[in-house]
Amino acid sequence: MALSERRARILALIVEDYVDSAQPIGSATLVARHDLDLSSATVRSEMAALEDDGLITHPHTSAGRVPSDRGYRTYVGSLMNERPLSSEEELTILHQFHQSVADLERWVALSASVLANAMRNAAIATLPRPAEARLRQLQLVELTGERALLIAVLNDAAVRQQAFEYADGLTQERLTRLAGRLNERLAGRTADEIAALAPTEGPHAALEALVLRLVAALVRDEEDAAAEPPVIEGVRELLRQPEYEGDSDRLLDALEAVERSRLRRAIPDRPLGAEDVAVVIGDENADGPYRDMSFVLARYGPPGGAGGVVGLLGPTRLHYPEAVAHVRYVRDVLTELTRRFYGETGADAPGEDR
Amino acid sequence: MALSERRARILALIVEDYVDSAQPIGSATLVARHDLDLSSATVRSEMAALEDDGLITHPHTSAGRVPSDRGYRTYVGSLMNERPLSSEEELTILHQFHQSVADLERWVALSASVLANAMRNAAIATLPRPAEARLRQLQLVELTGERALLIAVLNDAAVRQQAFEYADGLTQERLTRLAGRLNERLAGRTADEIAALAPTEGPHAALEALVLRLVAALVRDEEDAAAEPPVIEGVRELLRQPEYEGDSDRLLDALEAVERSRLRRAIPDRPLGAEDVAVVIGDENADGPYRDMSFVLARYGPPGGAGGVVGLLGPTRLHYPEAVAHVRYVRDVLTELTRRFYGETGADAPGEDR
DNA sequence: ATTAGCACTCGCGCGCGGAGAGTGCTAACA
DNA sequence: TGTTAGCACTCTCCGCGCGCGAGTGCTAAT
Repeated sequence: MALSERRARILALIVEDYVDSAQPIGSATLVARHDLDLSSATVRSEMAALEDDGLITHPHTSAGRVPSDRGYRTYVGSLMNERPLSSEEELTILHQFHQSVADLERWVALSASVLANAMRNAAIATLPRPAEARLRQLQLVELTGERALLIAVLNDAAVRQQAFEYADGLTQERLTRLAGRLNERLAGRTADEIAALAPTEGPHAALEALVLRLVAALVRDEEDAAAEPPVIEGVRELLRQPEYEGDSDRLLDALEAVERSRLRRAIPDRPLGAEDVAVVIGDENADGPYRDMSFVLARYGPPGGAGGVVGLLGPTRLHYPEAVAHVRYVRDVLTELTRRFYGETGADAPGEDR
Repeated sequence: MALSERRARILALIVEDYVDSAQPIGSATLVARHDLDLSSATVRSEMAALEDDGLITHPHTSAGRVPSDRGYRTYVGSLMNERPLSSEEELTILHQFHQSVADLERWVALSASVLANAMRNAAIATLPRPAEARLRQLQLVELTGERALLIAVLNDAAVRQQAFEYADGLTQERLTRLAGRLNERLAGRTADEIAALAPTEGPHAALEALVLRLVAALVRDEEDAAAEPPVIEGVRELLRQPEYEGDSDRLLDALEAVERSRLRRAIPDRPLGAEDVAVVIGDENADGPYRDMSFVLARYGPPGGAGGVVGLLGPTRLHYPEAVAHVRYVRDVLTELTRRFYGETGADAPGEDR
């Protein structure tokens, strides 16, 4: 069912006009707006054909045409012209990163914020997760004599903490010594390796076993990409889109969709391998609230190394070419920042004695 | 302008009925619903008087009465019956805390969540801030040879981190030794005290100076209550309130109001000393988006010690007695948890050598 | 001081009708 | 055979008028 060139052109125009105007597109308007060398009648018959193919629809009989999800898919898959960012646009974005403090978490949030502003839609980003989580170093701090804090630094430079109680006389010296001993044994190890270790015999065996269990859990959590929900920015931009105007019900649905815990579950399912930028359109989404929205997502981070996901979330009526270009560029920036943050090696942070 | 008892009673009934129904209250309905020994005409003349006093208004001529902000204020200030929670209600709440892991951050979020659910409105809570931030312990972790991580544990058991770059050969040994030396000098000190220290002379003076600066900044940030925006829960509950039904504009305004960065600025202004539970109604709020909403806030945490704010945010049409009771109870629970978390002393965490 | 009675006001929902946009079909045309 | 002009038809949107009902404010009687 390859589209004739003319038909494809018309579909593309419908998509683009509709994305701009949020109004159903009629045959006459289309001809007028683009100076087509066709009569509106001809366009109408092409439209009828496109509708037979399921690429566009009517809201009702006497309304113009609106792209269907499949229509958007065809457009994104083969019709749209990718539009790389101009160097001004790139500079504007870069500028914002340079203004920010050198902190990965900040950068991730900033990425979402930049995307949201540029596209006037919501944008999401997850914190980077290592491909493989290893302990770098741990520390124990006494809090109250029977309460202490375990702090673990992971190979991705993330710091995780966990308070715990231990009835039997915790002093800082004892904890410091234990931390020292454990650091020698545990540095560079994965959760499974740590979990497999037995505590050394002696008066501190019980405490050591407790700490080992906690450390293993912390390291394991770190690998779990779903542990931390993504940040989301630009919710208000999204909700100001005309699809939600005056429709409180849809607006509340969308609000449900942008809930972080829900996004956490919605995102990692996406097919995000090494491939470039993934676009998930409307009913291609499995989860209900997203079935009339689109994601434009990309994985950032050096290949095989620590990484996360950054991208856009909007109504299916998205400026896909711009969206893809922006997501790609922000992804590249973020990848570069991640790489620099973790050191110059491509893979996990270096310097571990494995 | 002391209200006659009857007039006060009528005001209270209007407030309560309106809070329940979200509908303007007419004189006849009021009489019927409460079996008043008055005719609707009498009630009408009392209503007219209340309106003269600015305690109630009409939306329009032939509609019932609605409490004004001042009306709510009078109600909250002297008319309402405080309704302590039943022990079942208390148990339901306590139960949720016991189900959660023993983590202060989780508890704070849970408090907001519990309040939001109970009152079907939004609820906020800030992480506890110490009255006075002191460094408990710091740690330095090498990341890449010219990049390291500074981790500081504060007296309130908070863990803060900051990555930094230092061109000149960072090794873990060197960092560990430096951390050890600094811990001896810095433990228990405030930001100002740390900032005033000079680095010890020697080959590491530059690095040490850098770390001192970073530590001082971290400790100072910790005292700044505005540093971390409050968590907010129940936004959707709030937006489902009838005031926003079908009114997308107000809904978007409310959405602006619940933005965390905005809340951060809106909250600490509240008069939250030792006093019990503060209620801020409608136009008593300075900031625009909150002028048709009410806060019910309380400070939690042991007196003089680490503490934060927990409370409700809703339309002015709030069940104030229930709201106050719930906020008070959750505050008490959270205070107790905070106290237990930091140790049994009332004030800042103990055990520092000052 | 309270109440019954009553005229009046105003928002809300509903049905109606016309305007406008757009379609689908048909017949003529290149 | 593909394209086009013409045309009837459909459907939404919007403004209008109207009656209903809730509720008020006033007045006069108790």
